[in-house]
Amino acid sequence: MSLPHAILTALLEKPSSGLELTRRFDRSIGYFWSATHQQIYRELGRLETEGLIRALPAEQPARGQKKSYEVLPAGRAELARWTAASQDPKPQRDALLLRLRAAAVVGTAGIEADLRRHLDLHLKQLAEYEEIERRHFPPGRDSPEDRLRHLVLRAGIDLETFWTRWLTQALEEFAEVPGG
Amino acid sequence: MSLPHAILTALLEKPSSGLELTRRFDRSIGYFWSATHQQIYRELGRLETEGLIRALPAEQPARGQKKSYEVLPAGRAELARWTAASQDPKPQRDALLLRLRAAAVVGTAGIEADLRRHLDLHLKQLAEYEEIERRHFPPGRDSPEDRLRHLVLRAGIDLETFWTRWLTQALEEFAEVPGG
DNA sequence: TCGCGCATGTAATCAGTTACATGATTAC
DNA sequence: GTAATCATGTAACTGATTACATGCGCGA
Repeated sequence: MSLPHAILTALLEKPSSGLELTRRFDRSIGYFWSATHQQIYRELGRLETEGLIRALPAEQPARGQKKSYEVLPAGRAELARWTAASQDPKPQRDALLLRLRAAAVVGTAGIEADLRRHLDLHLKQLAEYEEIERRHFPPGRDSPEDRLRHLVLRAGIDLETFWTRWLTQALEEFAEVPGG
Repeated sequence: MSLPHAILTALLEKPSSGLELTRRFDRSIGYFWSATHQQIYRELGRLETEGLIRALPAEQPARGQKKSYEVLPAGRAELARWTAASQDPKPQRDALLLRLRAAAVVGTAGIEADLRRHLDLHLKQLAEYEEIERRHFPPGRDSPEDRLRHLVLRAGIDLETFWTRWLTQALEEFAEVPGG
């Protein structure tokens, strides 16, 4: 039950249409809560019928017309409620770790190339995060809201750093015992 | 499409009944691929009809009777195929990071207590992983299979270490700006 | 014999993914 | 005018979660 709250957050930061939201999810909020445009349109419809958001008035007839939404007071209240509510962490799910565990049983043939590919993807993501940090959070004092956003970005940077290190270490293991 | 492969891995390590699998998921494989007993029973049924596993012969009539499964050659082959196949990393989903991002907009009231609770949970999990490392992987040379399993455990330890550090840092931010 | 825990399941629901459909606008 | 792209959506499916159902064995 987090997608509606991700959308509310994005809309509070800036009222947007469905496609604009989709693009912004690809760039920022989606780094830790991804969503496709289908999910977003469906959820925008729900949030509107629930009275948490509304379409900005600008006479939109039907398909093919942009439709921007803004958050209503009830939506802001719901987001504040959800943010403050206690939530248990979701149980982990990581297919790559599972595959290594399986490889311990059925052999490591073929897995090394994919580890390299993953390492490459994580290095790219890390570089992207660090670029965002340079652009958005230059050295000096962040504003209170920016301190929280910076903290979230640091989590992303540190996680990607972990993965690149761990994958490098894993590949070294393979180098030592060729063929598994 | 990873649950069946998690089950195949667990069954190859040791043939088990549904409930035994559920317990083992709680302790080991479930650390990075959790599953409830309902999921496991359903999946055992599918795997059996697909001919990847079979019930160990021991005349089990119906409900209330233990039923153990073992992996058939086709199951081992499918697991090896899946392990070697290239897979894209799943997009991230982390509700806690999303909540902090929301808190930057609607305020941080009430979130601090839950951050402390999460920190506590991660500290406990970290201690559990380190205990497993002491018991299962004492200093010295791991066997080839154990080196992979140890690597997976190290990922768990490093991830929990990251979260405890990050949450500690986040709580320090709150201490500096009380009330958000 | 009655309740409790063990063990195996069924059913309903919900969130996320994939594939497809349709109108409007712009570039050639 | 027609192809590409923008923008909004529908439908079907898959996987995960939650709630409930059933039978067995054991101890008080």
